[in-house]
Amino acid sequence: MEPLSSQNTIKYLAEHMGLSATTVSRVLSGQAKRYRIGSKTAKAVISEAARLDITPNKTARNLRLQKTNTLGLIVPNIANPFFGTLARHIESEARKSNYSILLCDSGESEMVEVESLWLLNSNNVDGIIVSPLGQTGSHFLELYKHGKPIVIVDRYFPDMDIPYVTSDNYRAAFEATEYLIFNGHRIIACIQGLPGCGLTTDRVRGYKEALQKHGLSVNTDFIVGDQYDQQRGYIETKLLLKRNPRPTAIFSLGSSMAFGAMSAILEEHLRVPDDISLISFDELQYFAYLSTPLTAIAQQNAVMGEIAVKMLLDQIESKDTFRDRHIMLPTKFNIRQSVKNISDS
Amino acid sequence: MEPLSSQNTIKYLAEHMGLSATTVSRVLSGQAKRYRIGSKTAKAVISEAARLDITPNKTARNLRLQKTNTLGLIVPNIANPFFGTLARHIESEARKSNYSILLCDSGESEMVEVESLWLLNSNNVDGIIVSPLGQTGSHFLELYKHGKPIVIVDRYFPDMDIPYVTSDNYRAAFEATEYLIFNGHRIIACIQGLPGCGLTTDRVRGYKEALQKHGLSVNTDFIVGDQYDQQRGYIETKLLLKRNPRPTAIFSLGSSMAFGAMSAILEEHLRVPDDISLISFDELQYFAYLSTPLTAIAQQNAVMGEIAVKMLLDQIESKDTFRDRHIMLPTKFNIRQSVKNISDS
DNA sequence: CATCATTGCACAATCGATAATGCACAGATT
DNA sequence: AATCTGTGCATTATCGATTGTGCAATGATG
Repeated sequence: MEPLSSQNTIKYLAEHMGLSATTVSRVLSGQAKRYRIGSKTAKAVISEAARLDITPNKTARNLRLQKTNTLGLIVPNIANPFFGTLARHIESEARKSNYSILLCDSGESEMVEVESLWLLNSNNVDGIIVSPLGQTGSHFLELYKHGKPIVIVDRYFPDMDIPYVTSDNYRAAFEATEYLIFNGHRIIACIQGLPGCGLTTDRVRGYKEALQKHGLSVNTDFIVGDQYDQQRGYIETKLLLKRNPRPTAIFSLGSSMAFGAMSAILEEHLRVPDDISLISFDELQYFAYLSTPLTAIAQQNAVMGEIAVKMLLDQIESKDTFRDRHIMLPTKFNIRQSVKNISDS
Repeated sequence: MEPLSSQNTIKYLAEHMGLSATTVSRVLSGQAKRYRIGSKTAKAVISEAARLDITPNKTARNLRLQKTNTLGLIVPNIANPFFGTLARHIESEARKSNYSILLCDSGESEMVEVESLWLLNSNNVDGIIVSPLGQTGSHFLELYKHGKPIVIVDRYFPDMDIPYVTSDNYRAAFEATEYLIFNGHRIIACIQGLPGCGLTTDRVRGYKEALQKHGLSVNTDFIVGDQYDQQRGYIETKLLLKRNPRPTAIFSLGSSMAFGAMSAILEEHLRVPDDISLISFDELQYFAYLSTPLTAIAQQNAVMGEIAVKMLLDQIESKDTFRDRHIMLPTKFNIRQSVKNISDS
């Protein structure tokens, strides 16, 4: 077979048909009428291009047009279904507008995140969607101020001008905590993720204010953890279970941590919800099938992905149709069986 | 702030320093000595480039070098942790060799898959890793024969020349089936995925030959299903549970289908493993935490991803160091509690 | 028959980086 | 002084597609 080389250029097609590359280009880009290309010529070009499977070289096109029709996506861990789902909807939404996705997995490492950011930038992506890791987003801000369209999803920076889409973390945490209180819980531990990032701050604030609203004191000893991962959840739960008094409920601010919590609880031969109640922020598909179906806060990550793309394209095409570029989506509280009502005890 | 426009070209840097773009290009690509650029000049270029944050435009570079340092990845569903994990390791392995990943989610649609393939090709990716959907891979073969490096992962085409990495599906299915037989099961249903694709064929063959080895007849009525998704697993299980005689065990050839099976079993108020045993091909992180920890066949998808990248780069760089370009990885059989020993009954 | 508008397409420059080639100039050699 | 060898860099063409402009040929008009 013939190699896919310079035989596939519109220049080749042009020579082959006795036309100029200009004409072919204009026909294939649908500008035939605008440039008064005869309709016989146009049709002939189209059919020959299809027959020989010739399509304009995207790299050359990108260079000339200063546009790549590519969006960069940086997520902490694509193997995490939360980000997987997000990525999936971002990809399909982008595809609708003829954009492709350049994927970077920051691997929960801020160094890799920064590196990825510059990588995407030097690849001339038209815009970047990022779910950042850390407390600081100065590298994003720098790029953004230089004019590169960016949208932040999930974790965000409240004091930063960059557009973002996230859940209404405060309200969700508030409601979940209230639910625990309504079920008679008084000592409620909170396993937080990375402190200092907007996401965590909002969730912890929701937790605290729910306690305060119901006259319960906030004991910061019961706000533990510092990382959104399974191991942190495991370790902190191990420690929490040794406390005296022991909390009657644990509110995990992330599903990975909830996972770690579950294995710690199991190891201590305790049971959910008989010995301890558990609620998870974030929900995974299988939560309903766990040994104790887990009560959880579900985020609309599909919607989040679509909105992120729309906001990004809005920036790229300079339409600026969004009045508010900081979007918070409502969450859904899925009550299952991991919380016990201990009001009577 | 200044926009990231033509100020960031090496041409600008060259004029700014009173040099030619050629010289700057050679210095920045580490070819200073080869082209006898003076060391003072070289150092000055490097430091100025760093100061002004100027880096060669990748698009122009790609055009000139006819190479994009980008690999295309097509998966059926990136939200599925199996593919998420695969993607993650592909990305990090590719990154080590300075390649980026252009992600396509075929959404379990063969039309989208074909479209994605041409999209990646027209984007001039240097190679493609694909986990195909269907029985036919003619579109891959066509591209491959035209010289585009391709590696197939997970699902594959046995009669096709394209390199692939997959698990030893036959052996894994054989062992799992034997395990059921050793536990006294005689009527073992098999929920298959898409029939006809190499993956399914191998797994079903393993299932059948294990039965035959132990003198059990293969009843094709108990080989059901036609799609690797949750709904198929649910529907087929619903039907299986109405059969007379009812199977005492179900071997699901995919985790999504196992998932559907679990929900069907739950709905019928039956229990795993007391009423029916269950084994899943593919394993997910949370299987150990399910109401009945699920016995499953774990694939080495991390390794699979790394090998896929290595085989692809091998093709791209025309090293051809692989003697055998069809790789089958061993699996791990994780025995938990979803299979009951009914030998005595 | 001369002028003019219209149709149909090509020329040349451009996007930014790279590679083959070539040309000055310094110092060394005879 | 004339030639030679190296050093240090610039000139120019190229990758493939796109765009403003321009130039023929055709038919219409007076």
